[in-house]
Amino acid sequence: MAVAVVVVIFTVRDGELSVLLIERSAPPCEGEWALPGGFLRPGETLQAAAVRKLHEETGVADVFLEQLYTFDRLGAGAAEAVVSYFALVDVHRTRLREELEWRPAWHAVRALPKLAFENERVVELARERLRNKLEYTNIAYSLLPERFTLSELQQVYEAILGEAIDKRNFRKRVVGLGIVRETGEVRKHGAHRPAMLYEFTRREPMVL
Amino acid sequence: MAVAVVVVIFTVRDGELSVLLIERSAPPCEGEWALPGGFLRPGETLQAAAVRKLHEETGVADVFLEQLYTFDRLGAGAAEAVVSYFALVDVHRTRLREELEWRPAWHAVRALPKLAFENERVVELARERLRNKLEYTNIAYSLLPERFTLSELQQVYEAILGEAIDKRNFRKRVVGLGIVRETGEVRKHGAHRPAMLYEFTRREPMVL
DNA sequence: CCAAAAGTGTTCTGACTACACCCATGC
DNA sequence: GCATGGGTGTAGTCAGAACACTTTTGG
Repeated sequence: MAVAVVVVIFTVRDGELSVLLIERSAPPCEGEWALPGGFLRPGETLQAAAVRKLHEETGVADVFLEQLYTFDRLGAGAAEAVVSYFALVDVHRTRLREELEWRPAWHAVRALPKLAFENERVVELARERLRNKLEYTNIAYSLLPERFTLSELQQVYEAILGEAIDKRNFRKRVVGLGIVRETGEVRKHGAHRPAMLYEFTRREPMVL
Repeated sequence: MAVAVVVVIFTVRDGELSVLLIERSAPPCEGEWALPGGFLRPGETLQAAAVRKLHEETGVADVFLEQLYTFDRLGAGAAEAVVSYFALVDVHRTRLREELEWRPAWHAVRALPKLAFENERVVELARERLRNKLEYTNIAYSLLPERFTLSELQQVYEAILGEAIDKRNFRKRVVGLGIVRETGEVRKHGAHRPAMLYEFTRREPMVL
């Protein structure tokens, strides 16, 4: 009996909130998908194990990562307790492992495959927490590159909240509360009017 | 290495937010105070262990109890992971154990003794969470008897939040949001005007 | 000239704050 | 009659929601 860690790694790809899953290449639950996770190494901290897993699967570090909940008996698994974390990453900064065994892949949260070890519960809880924290913190900073347009940010919010947001109100809120600020620059898209680029006032967790 | 559970049990006594501590009667940290807790029994669930601890120390069951956070290396202790819970009880329903060894006692949060195993961190976190949840849930239901006056409820809120609240605004909020409702009854105090008795609309956790 | 996305202001409503006086009771 | 706590209403402010049109650009 020991302690295990799992990480719910979210990103927004093509306007879809997605989560990183690993295809299991050995029993138990061979062939099913599961959240990245594993047992603590000797002497390793919980947080350190979560950071390690996140880095192993996506190559990223220094992103939003927070403890979520501690489960026991997850899928009658081998672990006495499973400490879950959730993380937010910018999909463009990630580099997934390419092996065919234990292959990681992004899955839209709206269409998850069958998961091993009751991982649905973990994902669902993480998703709720994400929706809540999005409303009163700046955690979205971890989902976008340094500079982005307000439309891009809004798309991220809409993907996570699952509903359309009014452009003007969104701007007022996100700028007014000091979540983001204008950089001087603009970006020229293809066939569109150039757009002002914004940046987060702080690229670390803060409560508003 | 194993998993341990600790429970931060809050109550409000004499207008002071207080927490239940146990005086340690054996090493390590003999003579210091610590939160009630211990290792999981074989086959026992985390939640079940927390419920058990709560019941052992206070005799109460069926109160608000929620997982708080999972620590590791708490005080360089023996546990690989320490899963903390926090609970709210009505002090008048509790019956503390009377033994002199491992004696439990209420301590005002504003004047804690030195705690073992870095339990200060746990208490502080629980306190923050309590303050936050008080604002947007009905968790106070667990701190008062079935029927109570609005003044009593307000005193509980003030003790937890640490600041005075306007009587009229408090009434509007707590009745208006449907946290409590009037019973028909009044209570006659000593030398005062009789007071309307209220009850919580639900004596279980709900988000407002 | 048309399609696509960027940008912009006002009005309304509901929630929260601040604030002061009268009432019923027991002593 | 007075001390104690119970009970009540109003005005101001602020945040959030609803809502439509104009501009720039590339093709």
